[in-house]
Amino acid sequence: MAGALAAKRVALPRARRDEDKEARRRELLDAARALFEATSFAQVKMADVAARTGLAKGTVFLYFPTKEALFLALLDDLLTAWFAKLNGRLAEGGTWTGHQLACTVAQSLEGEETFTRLLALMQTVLEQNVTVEQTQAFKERVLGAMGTTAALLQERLPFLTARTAGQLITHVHALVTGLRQMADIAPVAREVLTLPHMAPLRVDFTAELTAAITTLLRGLQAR
Amino acid sequence: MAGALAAKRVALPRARRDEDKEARRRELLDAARALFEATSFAQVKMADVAARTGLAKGTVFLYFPTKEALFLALLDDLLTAWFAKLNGRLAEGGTWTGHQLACTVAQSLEGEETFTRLLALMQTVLEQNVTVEQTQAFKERVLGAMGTTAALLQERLPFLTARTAGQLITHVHALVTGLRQMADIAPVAREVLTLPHMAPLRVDFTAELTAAITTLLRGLQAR
DNA sequence: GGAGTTAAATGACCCCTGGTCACCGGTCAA
DNA sequence: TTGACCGGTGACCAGGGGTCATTTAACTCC
Repeated sequence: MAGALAAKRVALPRARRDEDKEARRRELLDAARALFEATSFAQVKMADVAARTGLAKGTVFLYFPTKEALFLALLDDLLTAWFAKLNGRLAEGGTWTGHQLACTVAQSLEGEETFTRLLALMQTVLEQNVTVEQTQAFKERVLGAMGTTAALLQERLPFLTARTAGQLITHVHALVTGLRQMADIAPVAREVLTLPHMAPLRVDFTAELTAAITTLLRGLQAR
Repeated sequence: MAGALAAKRVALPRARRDEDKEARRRELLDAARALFEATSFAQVKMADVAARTGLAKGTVFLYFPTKEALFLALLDDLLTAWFAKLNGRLAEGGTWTGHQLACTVAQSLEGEETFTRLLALMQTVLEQNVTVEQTQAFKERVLGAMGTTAALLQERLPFLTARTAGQLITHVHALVTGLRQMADIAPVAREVLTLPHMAPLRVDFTAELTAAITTLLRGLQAR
């Protein structure tokens, strides 16, 4: 008679068709995103994600095998969307200055904190508890988008070679990850950084990213 | 009679003098470090740290209030040591080229993976569950070392201003954090990156860091 | 529209790990 | 000798990720 006194409630209609399942998957991703935006990866509980969509905790695990898989899927979506946005902007116009490109990249990341925060968690946290398949699918997508971006970069900035364009992307990725972490700090640290003499440790994500990319490009052009 | 059947064992002599406590603190840090080097932050268990030093789990919490505090203390040590090493090297010689500096910085980080891995965890993980006091003490130390480094940078590279030297440190910090994460990946991801066409996603920490810093400095000089 | 079948959803349960605390006992000053 | 102090202990607790036997909605076929 184990578990015989199960409560009687089925809140939501069952997702039987593939499109319904996909919709439910989306709901879960949206819930995870909203909770993550308000707190942090560690603070988001799978039970909360479930509650927010009106489902039971166990149901979440029907759609995502682990918490990390859920958030990696979220990152996957956000990354695809961001690359599409960036590549769209890179497609316009003829030849650009390095500073123009830096501004374009930095601007494309405005309001994309969720994306960059997750990006910073990718290797450290998200890929720790995930299947090979999901990791590969994710990286395959990154690779594709990166290829397009590299090609567009060479169009806009003729002084870039295939090699330097690829390197640039790597370095910008590193900068985005690193600067996001420095700018997006824990409440305790934020309190400490309020002190006047701590000013040198305060980081403005957009400003620093723009500056760094501009400098990198000037360096590449001066070669 | 709660907990009345406590086992009878006192493995290690008690640390009564301050220096003994300090030594025990060091042992705990060393144990944490060894375990972290073999695995990851999430995989290191406080019980393991205790076992490795021959202490009971509860004892660890007499020395460090939380797991994060333990690792932040470890980072504090490693960071101080690394800055000392770097500043020592920066003190030699007259005027350098940007490439020389880049090589010096990158070389000073060779074999310091533990340091850079922890650095990458700092804002995301370590400062999440730590007292204001510890955070402030840590940042105070960073600030001091950074000041010295900025001054030395301006000596070696005369084209740097106080402002650009500070910015350079920020950008290098971001690059170190970001590149370490990209280079030091989870086993699952490593497996995926073995595939030939994944080559563009493989990152050589030292090589990329050297390249990025060199480019940054060329950009600053070309201003 | 009733019987049978499939599989989505449930939630009690398991387990692991960070963190607590009442108790133990070695040491040393009085 | 003794009693207070305090470092150390480990059983215990809390809470969150993940499992699975069971329930039952929804669809199929007659």
